[in-house]
Amino acid sequence: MNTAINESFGLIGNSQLFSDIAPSDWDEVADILEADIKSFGRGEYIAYSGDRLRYIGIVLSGRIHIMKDDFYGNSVILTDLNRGDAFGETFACGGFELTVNIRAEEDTEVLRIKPEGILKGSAGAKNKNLEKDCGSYHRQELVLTLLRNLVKLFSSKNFFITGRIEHLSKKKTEDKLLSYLTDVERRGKKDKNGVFEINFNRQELADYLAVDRSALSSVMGRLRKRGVLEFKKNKFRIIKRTDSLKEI
Amino acid sequence: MNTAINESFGLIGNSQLFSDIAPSDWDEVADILEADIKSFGRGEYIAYSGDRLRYIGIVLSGRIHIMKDDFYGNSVILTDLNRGDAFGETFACGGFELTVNIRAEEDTEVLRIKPEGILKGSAGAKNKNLEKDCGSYHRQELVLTLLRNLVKLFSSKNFFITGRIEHLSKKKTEDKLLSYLTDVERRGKKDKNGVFEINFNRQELADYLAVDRSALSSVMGRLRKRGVLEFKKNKFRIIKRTDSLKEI
DNA sequence: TAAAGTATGTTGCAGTTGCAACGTTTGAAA
DNA sequence: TTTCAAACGTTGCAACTGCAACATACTTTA
Repeated sequence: MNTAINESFGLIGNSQLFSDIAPSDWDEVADILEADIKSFGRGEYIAYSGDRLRYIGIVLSGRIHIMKDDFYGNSVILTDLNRGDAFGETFACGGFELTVNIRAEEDTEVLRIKPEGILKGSAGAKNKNLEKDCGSYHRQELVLTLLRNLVKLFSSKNFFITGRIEHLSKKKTEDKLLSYLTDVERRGKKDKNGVFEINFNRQELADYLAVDRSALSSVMGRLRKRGVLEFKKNKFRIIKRTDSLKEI
Repeated sequence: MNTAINESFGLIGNSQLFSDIAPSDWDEVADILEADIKSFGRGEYIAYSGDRLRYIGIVLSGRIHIMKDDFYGNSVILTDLNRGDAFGETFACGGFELTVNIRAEEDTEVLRIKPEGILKGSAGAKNKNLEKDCGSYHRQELVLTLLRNLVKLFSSKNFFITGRIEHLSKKKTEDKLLSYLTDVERRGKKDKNGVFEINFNRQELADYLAVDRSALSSVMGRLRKRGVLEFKKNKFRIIKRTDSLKEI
């Protein structure tokens, strides 16, 4: 039994990928998925565009950005990942070359699992190592559960990305920003005053919304003046307006 | 045996979702997935934002747009679907309410399949209808294959969407357009002269890239003048430039 | 073929954004 | 505390976009 990996399952055991799996099965699951743990330093690239990624990563601690950088040095943040979030599943399961860069924004620990064992084969009698690969009924059940969890993970991811497209497809910076903030406000936890936090600093926020940082700043200033938005650093509050009522 | 559904499997049998499944198994698969076929007229809405979609759709014929419409009547085309393409998997498998509208752009036939049968349970002995649900070893194998195919479908979809984000995240219309066209050129089939076709008219293309139609038109005109792009209606040719060499 | 409808291109203008440069605040290190 | 660097805000300008209105093709239908 691998203590470190078992610990990590404990950390993110409530993650989508391992739901409905009993702690007593963690060892076997770790075996099926060839799980291991790797650490990355702040600013270190976990993988580059063009690489073949053979594992799905799960953030145990720290923070990761999936980003796309072009010739000119412009970079766009595609996803911001924090503890419990998974990444790379698209490439690991689809066999595509990476089209993005993956970078640790802080010192980061990643649980790496290979989906190959549950995606490939077990074509019954054809397999020599029948006992291990085709395995017991129990193992079969585990594979089924993992596959189902993987499908749910993909669904959530896709759902999230669809929201991302929605923000990006607004034409004006102001709309992009409000679309994003409203989304974070709805999903995340806010205090009793309606104040919530985002994970980005200004430059990152601009890269996420694909706009210029200074332009974003001035748009934010305008929104503050108009009384639509309050913010200080990365804490925000959206002021709900009831214009239509006020006008009556 | 349902002839229509079997025929449809023949039509899109090479689709990702049904790969590695023998024609002799189609009937059983159709049963597992509760497959049926439904037709929609041109312009008809297949589902609205807010609906619960319980099936995955596969386009047998015709054409479908997944779109997001806001208050002001602005609409953004998220995806353009043609024969063989699947849709709705995110919502059907994730249990989310639809956040998009789905509309038939032409007379369209859709194969509908419910993923519930392969996502839910079969918790062995707990199930009363053991013979049917837990089923034979063969049925178990089919479920496994379908799940794996579903994962691959999600991977491809995600990969595709990532590209979509890349286009949208360009700041200028010109870059959005070229990013999109280059992508289509690479994926799709072009003739010996490098001419390829897109599925959109101008308004649709503008809605896809989230820009104004007339602004798009004028940008296209400029690109033509500059000799970067040739086009007529929905046929395009990108002229590869070797500026750096010419300047020497 | 005529007529109506649809798709595409063009133009002018007001408003927004990208970009570069500079000023201010903040927080960590010396 | 002082110093320094990074983050954030501001400003000015050139360029781009959204938008509305109109002009020109191309299709479809009667």
